[in-house]
Amino acid sequence: MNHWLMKSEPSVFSLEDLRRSPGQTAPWDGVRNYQARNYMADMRVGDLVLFYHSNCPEPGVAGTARVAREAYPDPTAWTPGHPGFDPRGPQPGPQGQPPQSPRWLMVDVTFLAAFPQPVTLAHMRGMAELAGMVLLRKGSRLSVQPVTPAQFQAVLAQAGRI
DNA sequence: GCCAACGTTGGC
DNA sequence: GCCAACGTTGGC
Repeated sequence: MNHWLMKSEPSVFSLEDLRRSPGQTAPWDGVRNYQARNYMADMRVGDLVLFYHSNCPEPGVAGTARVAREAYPDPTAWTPGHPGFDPRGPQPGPQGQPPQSPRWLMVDVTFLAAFPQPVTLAHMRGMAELAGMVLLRKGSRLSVQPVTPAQFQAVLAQAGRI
């Protein structure tokens, strides 16, 4: 089983929004970066996810989620008016079926747990176990990234300690 | 609001 | 293939 970190701006889609979704499950749409897409293609049902809140007053990991469905076409790519609309990408077929080789993919994730307090980015920077974590690398802005089992466990342990 | 870092685009 | 211009991300 693999471990991941996925970023979302809480003003757009927060961990609480995921918890309140039908079946506490929602598609992770809107990813428009090839490397992030490729990581999503590697995800398997049951993989564990650190749900990270970005671009907010206190950036950090808010809780955890689990991959509930493996990569499938992201329909927002051919939804005119959607922020993720990609007019250059493959468009759906005449009956509206997804394109044969869609450019953008999404997975479904299910809410697992909300931490009592988020494990903040500032705190994570001080955790020795997280040295080398993709999130903490200078200039890193990948919205979907791999996390080692040890890094995942370290964040969980820290969340339990707060 | 600022700005560094990064990714993409498009001319050549 | 190079690279300047531009747009986006995201912390601060």
